[in-house]
Amino acid sequence: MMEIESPKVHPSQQDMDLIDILWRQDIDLGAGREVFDFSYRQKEVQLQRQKELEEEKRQQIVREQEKALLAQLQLDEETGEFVPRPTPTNNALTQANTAPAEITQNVAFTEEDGDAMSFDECMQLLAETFPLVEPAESAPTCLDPSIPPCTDSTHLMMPGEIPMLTQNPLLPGPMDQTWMDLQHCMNIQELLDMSAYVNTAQPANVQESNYSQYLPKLSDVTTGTAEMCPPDFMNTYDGAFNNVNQMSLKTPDINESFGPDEFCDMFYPDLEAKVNSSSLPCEGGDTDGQLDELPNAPLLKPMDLHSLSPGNFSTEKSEDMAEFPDSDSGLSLDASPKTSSPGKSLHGDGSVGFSDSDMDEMESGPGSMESDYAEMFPLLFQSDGPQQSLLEKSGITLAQEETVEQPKTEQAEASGYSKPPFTKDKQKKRSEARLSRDEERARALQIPFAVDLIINLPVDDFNEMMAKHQLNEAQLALVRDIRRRGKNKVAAQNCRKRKMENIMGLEYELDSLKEEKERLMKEKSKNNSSLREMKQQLNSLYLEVFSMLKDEQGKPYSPNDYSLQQTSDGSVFLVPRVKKTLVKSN
DNA sequence: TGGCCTTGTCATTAG
DNA sequence: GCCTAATGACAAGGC
Repeated sequence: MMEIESPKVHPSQQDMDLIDILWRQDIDLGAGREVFDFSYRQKEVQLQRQKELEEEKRQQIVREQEKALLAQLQLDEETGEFVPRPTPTNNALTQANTAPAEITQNVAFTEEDGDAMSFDECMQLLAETFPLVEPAESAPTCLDPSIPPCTDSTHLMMPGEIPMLTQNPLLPGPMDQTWMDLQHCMNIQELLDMSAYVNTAQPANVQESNYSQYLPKLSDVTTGTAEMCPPDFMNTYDGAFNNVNQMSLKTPDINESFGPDEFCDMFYPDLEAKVNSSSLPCEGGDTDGQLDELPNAPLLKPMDLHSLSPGNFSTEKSEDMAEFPDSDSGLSLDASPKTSSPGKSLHGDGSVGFSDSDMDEMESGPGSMESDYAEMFPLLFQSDGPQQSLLEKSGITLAQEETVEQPKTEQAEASGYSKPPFTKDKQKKRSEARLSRDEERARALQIPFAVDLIINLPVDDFNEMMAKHQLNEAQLALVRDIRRRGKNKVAAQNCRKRKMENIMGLEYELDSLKEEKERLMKEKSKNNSSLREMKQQLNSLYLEVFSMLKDEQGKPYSPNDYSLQQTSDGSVFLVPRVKKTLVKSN
């Protein structure tokens, strides 16, 4: 075989056939074709090196992203949670929004790519550096073929001539990149022309602002979404990116006929559809200003909360109810076999302390929870009604819950903390159903917080949040129940996980103890055999020494009559056995 | 249909 | 005394 492959650089077909035959013969020996193919091996090595280089680059990018995000977070030593680090800049994103003329460059780009490269050079470099980038991922997101595909490295390749719209250098990595990609994928020139509602980051700002309002300590600080999220959110970046891509698919509407109404249709379809209020941002001409106001709209004012509380019903609300009949919320409710307790007084002044057990009984009634709640709080079940829209406008409850819920499931998969030890898909669905049950309850009582927030907020923040909002007793009881259940659920999961780890540890320990026992038994038998052998050797040596000893007549001493004894100083004496026994008997 | 597994919840206890 | 975590026990739901 060496003769075949070594001398010829380009083997003929005949040689290749011969190689094939020999290779097939060698298959039985477990040898692969590549063992004999020098060029194949070379290609293999080159491919492997290329893969390693790409992997290193990928890991470096991931490390940089993590570093950037972790720089925005700080570890709470008491709770072990990562909390956003307060930034000194106040509402930096909003500043960028309100002053679109101040177009900021991507700091990372300008710093890293000090040598200004032309667009074509960048594209060429991109193509050379990432030849394996799948166009299918990015191509649909880019409507304009002149715009390069959206990849993770796009921000690095962004030509310096193209200004980054509303790019805030203080934004943390993933979200920053996401919006950069979004802006990049959309027709930038079109957006430049539409300075009135140019800020595509506005919807994110809406959500972020709403979310940040639930963190009172941080409410005065403009924070990016990534700042508000635990490190696990890093793992959800891909999902967020996909969402952004989906959003960017809608850009034809923008390009074709993009007006304030279309803009609102795109980002606030529910608001447009459900609320007939002139105060909505879509209604007015100055969309930009209203959009700016939207995220800054306060969380439910005490008055709003009061009007939403179960104890404050009015007859005119029933008209609203007729106008907005119950609609399927799409949330699954567990049908519990329990029967409702007729003894419970469900009605009254609305401030009855509904513990969760009450809730269970209520929801498990023959008419289902929703109907029971509808009886108790007819207004509150207008899930698609104006109140809902009002809440959406305020960024409370469902819209916000969904935004929190979306990364949560992905987060749960990525983080060890919330991932149940024995997760299966259908059981996950069940747990989600359970969670949605709490969400349903929270919605029924118009709890203005997301369930996740209720559960995961640190104690101080939770108390502060509760203090900031006037909740009636039923709401307070439900919120505490949700928090207790959520905490206990996590505790139970941790407990079971720990128990399983203990069991596995004990099994491992048992195995190693068995192995050690086996080893010691082997060692013992080995020592026994060795001892036996030494005894035999000693005995034969003893006899040999005895045979060499002679008396005055040259006769050998009998081992039966004499024995050899050694004193402490090492001297050896020949002691007569009889005499010895006589001495002993004396 | 019964058994097993997983998960959520409640009650209790300890820190 | 309150809060929280840990944990045993029980029930529900899926397979």
